[in-house]
Amino acid sequence: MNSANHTLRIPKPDIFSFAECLHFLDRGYDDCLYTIGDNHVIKALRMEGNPFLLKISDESETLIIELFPAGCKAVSRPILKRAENYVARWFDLERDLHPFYRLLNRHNQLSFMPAQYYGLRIVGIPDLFEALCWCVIGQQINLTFAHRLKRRLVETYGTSISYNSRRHYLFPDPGVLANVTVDELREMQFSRRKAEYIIGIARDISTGTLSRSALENLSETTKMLNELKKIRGVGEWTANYVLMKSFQQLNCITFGDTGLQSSVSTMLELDRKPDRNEIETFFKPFSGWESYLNIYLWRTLS
DNA sequence: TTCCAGGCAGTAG
DNA sequence: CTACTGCATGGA
Repeated sequence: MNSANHTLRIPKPDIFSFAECLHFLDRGYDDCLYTIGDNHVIKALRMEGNPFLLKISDESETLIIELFPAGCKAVSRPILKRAENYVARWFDLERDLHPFYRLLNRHNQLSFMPAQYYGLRIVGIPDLFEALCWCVIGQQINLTFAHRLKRRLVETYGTSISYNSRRHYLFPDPGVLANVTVDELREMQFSRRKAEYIIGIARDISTGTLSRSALENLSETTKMLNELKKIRGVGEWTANYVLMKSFQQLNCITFGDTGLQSSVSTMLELDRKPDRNEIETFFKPFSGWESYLNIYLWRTLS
C-alpha cells in the first residue's frame, strides 16, 4: 500500500507549520472535500484524468505526500510532479514569509501573531471552479449551513473514491453542473440566486468563456479582479477571495467580509464595524502582504 | 422574536 | 452615484 515510489518527501520551507494548516482545515466545520486524521489530511484529486487519493502528513522537517491510485498500479513521474505541485499550491509552500513576519513584528497590535500563529500559510483552493462555487455558497449565510449545502452538491454531482470503507469526493465537474436545473439545486435548499450563479459559472467554464489561463494572462491583480467581477454572482468579496485562495495573489482584501470587519474592529478596539477607509488604513503598512494579513486576521476568530 | 452569518443583484431615487 | 431590498437557513 505504501510502496516507496508512491511516497514523496519534500523539505518544509522556513516558517511553516503543518499543524497550523491542519488547524485551519479542521476548524469544526464538516468539509466534504478532505478528511482530517491524526496529524494528516486525505484528499481526492484527479491528475492526468485519473483519480487519486493524497495523504499528507509531516515528520520533523519533512512533508510526506503518499499517493493511493484508484485502480491503476503505477504512478508515473509526471503524476508525482503534479501531486507535489498541487500540495505546494494548496499550502503556498513557495512563499518566503520572512518579510511578512518582519512587518508583523514591528506593528503595535499585531506583533503577537508570529509566535501565536507561527507557520500558518494561505490554505488555498487550487481549483478555480471549486473556489468560485464555494464563494457563492458561502455568501451571506453561516458557515455551518454553507458546508451542508456544499456537501449536498458534492455528494449528488461529484464522483468519489472509496478507501478503507470511506468515500472521498471530488468536486463536481463544470460540465455536470452546467446541465443541472435551478429547481434541482433549490430542492437542496440553495436559494434561486445561488443556484443561478453556480449553473452560470459552470457553463462559462465548460464553454471556455471563463478560464484560469485567461485570467492569469491578465497578470495584474486589478485587471483580474475586474474580469472576475463581470461574472454574475461574483462581487468584490468573491473576486478578492478567489484571487487570494486560488491564484495565490498577495495583495487582496476581502472588503465587506463580516469576519474581517469583526477582527479589525477588535484590533482597533472599536465598538462598531470599521468602514472601508479604516480597513484600508489598517492594511496600509502591509502593502504586498494584504492577503496574508487578511488570513491572519481571520485566524484570530477561530 | 428578531437578528445576522466569510454578499450580491436588482431597483429606485 | 447612494440607499434600500430580497434571498434561504439556523443558531444566538
